[in-house]
Amino acid sequence: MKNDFNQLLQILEEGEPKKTPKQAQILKAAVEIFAEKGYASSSTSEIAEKAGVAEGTIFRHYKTKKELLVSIVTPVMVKFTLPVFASHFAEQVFEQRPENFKELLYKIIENRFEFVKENLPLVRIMLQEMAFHQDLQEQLKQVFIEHVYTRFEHLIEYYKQEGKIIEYPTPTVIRMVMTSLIGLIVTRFIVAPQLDWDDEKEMERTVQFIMHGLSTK
Amino acid sequence: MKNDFNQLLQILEEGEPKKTPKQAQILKAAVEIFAEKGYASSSTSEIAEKAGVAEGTIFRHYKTKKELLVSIVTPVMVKFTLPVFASHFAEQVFEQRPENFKELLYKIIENRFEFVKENLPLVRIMLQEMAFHQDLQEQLKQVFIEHVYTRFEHLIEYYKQEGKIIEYPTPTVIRMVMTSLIGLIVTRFIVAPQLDWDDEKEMERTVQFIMHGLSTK
Amino acid sequence: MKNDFNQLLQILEEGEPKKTPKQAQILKAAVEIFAEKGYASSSTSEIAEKAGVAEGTIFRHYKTKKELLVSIVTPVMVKFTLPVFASHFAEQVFEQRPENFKELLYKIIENRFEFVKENLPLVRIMLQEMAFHQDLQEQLKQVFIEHVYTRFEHLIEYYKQEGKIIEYPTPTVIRMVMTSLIGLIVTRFIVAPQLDWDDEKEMERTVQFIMHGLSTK
Amino acid sequence: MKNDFNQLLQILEEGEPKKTPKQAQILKAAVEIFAEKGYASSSTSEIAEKAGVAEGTIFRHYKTKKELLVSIVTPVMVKFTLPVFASHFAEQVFEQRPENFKELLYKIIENRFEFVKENLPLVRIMLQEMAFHQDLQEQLKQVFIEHVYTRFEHLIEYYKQEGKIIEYPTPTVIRMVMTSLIGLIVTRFIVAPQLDWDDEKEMERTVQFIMHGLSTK
DNA sequence: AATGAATGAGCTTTCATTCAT
DNA sequence: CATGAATGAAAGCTCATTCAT
Repeated sequence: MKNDFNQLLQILEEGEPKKTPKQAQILKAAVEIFAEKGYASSSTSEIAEKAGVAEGTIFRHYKTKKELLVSIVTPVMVKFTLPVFASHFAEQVFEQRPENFKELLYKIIENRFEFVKENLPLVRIMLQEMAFHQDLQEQLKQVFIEHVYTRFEHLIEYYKQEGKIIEYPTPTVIRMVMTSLIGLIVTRFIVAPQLDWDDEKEMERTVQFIMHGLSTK
Repeated sequence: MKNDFNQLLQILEEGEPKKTPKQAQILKAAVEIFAEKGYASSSTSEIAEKAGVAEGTIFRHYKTKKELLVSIVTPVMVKFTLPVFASHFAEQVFEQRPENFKELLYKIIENRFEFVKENLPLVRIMLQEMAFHQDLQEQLKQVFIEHVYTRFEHLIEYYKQEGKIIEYPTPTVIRMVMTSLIGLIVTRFIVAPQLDWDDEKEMERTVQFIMHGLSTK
Repeated sequence: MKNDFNQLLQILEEGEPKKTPKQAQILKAAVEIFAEKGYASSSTSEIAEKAGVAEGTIFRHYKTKKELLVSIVTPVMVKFTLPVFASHFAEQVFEQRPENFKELLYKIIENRFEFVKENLPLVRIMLQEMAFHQDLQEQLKQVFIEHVYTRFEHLIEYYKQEGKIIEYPTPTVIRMVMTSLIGLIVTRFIVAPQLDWDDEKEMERTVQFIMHGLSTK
Repeated sequence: MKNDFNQLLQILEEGEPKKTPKQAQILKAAVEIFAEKGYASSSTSEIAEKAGVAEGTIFRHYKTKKELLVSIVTPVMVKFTLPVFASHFAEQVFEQRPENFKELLYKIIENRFEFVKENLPLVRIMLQEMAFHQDLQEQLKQVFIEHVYTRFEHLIEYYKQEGKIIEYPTPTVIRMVMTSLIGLIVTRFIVAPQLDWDDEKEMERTVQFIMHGLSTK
């Protein structure tokens, strides 16, 4: 548990100014509580209590409750979105404009799947709060377009040119791929986590489904 | 606007005891506000003001704020879920065990697409609040399993037997279909409503994508 | 039950304008609820519900909630206080300036005891609300002084003169007598009604106790 | 006034965790207001205003309004009930099984009389609210039986055996004694405090009244 | 006469935020 | 840095009372 959380929290720490222990406790508590009941229904006093710090301490580190949320969601958004094409493998593949669309897809799915598995509360918060906070939406849109969409676009267009995939508009293709990927993840971890999943197989089938769905024949 | 909303509210009225005008105003205001800022961040005083009634009036009609939410979400859940296989066409198709999986799929998508288009705020609320209210989750699960899942299951199994679709586990197939359907709708109306959509075409392509994705060859 | 209550309510009706059935239901419900939770903690809506009438109906008969209370307490005060010396026997006794102080005492105690037994909720309300409503206090004081105290005073002074009772100040004697009488009643019906009481005996002993207590010896 | 109240509040403080100044102000204000208008008719906002604190401050110290009441009433009940036989004198007397019932009685009356005189608002609240709060009733019953009733019982039985007092059932004797004691106090401080009382004399007479009332001859 | 929907003031309680220690 | 008492605005909810029907 502790290990899990340390790992979970690492993602919030990389690249940012070192957190004091108190700050780490606050973040940990906030993540758990926000994930469970949502930002708006969570109280700073509850977070303080779970974190084992005084209420004032929270506001010493985060000017407002909202800032605490943002300081949780922003890095998750980045870490969730940015590495889609950033794995060693993917970069390699991408640079070679490979035949290997299927393999790229598999890598991406596996990759993001693992990420969500290990950071579920953080991803929950991101998904849930996106609905209510315009600023978070803008942020995600920006990161997404800059780091994912453009590369994806090029890739899809390349494959279309090569006749490897069907001649739908690129945004449509991207939507279909992402929809299937996110659909798998959301069903697996949020809608029906209690079911008995064969993760490996489901990922394979999903890739297969997408490949067939986009095939030219 | 007024017309739109009257239409939107009809769905909340069918089969339930007649609403007084004030009650209708309250529902309308609550739907707008809940959709915009979420249940937890909406205040009853704001709803009352927008509805043009006294705050006490809300509590004369709905014992608690939560009851107001439930009285909005429950009928939406039912109206969103139940008619999936309940269109004239679908029933007919379903009873004939038709070759026509594709056409059934198209009807379903078109059907639900229209529904969301006309009831977007209601659907938004349903999606957003499902995350935080276990009781709503249970409710949906029940409606879904009873009215959608079982029929869907039979249908898929029939097509698999006939060799019309690939031999994935039935739940996997259902997940892929629903994921693509809901993915389209969410992208269209929630993630990127500002884009220039050719709805007809996108629906056709989505059906195509599913059909190919599930094809045995 | 019904019989009991009809009896109980008679006392509220004598000498007043005829009550409609609705009004009787309201009074009955109000008495039960006021007795149980106190005037301030009882709501008119609860009374209306228990009475089986609309909330508005209460205010058609009683301008305010307070008026409803007063219309219950005033007659009780009168009926509780006034007949102390008003029994046939007592009047007779009193007019004859009898030797028979003891018998008078017994009659009074027996008399008031029965009254409380049959009108407990009403007496409860009177006792409880007296504490908070100055106007009720004034009312009781007036009735008490006019109908009880003065007569009592004369009686006591007569017996003192005759050497039948000890030479305490008259108010002191009255206090002792009333204290013992009310002490019995309150203990019997309010403090420890669940005990196994031999009412007859306790009344006799209480009279005995007072007589000895006041004896010149 | 301030002095009086400091004294009055001491009784609430002994043995409990130190109160902050604000908390003391809250208690003081609550006692005054509860005593005057009753718990149910007092508002926390009124208490806050009189105490010169923000309304929120009340709820920082007492989770609910009811808890504020209990934190006032409980210590009063204990301090009012427990020391009945706990004075130096009384203990001494009680241990010696003294001839001296009369003197014991006098000490008790004097003792409790002083207590009420110095803590009138607190005693008022206790008496008034006992009627509406079952939990308080239970509490008092327990304290009373454990610390007063049993000892009283033994004492009375001893005197009856010695032929010093009349052969009434012990509970009856206790009722008569307590009734006369409480009757004096209630008349003196609550029913008719405006009269010109000779406290010393009234206490003596009351003891005399009880002694004669219980005498065997 | 009776209803019950509507009111709005006021209730208890919560909560993000501040600040003296 | 950390605390936690204090704040006061705002929350959800209740309630006595009014009034059109």
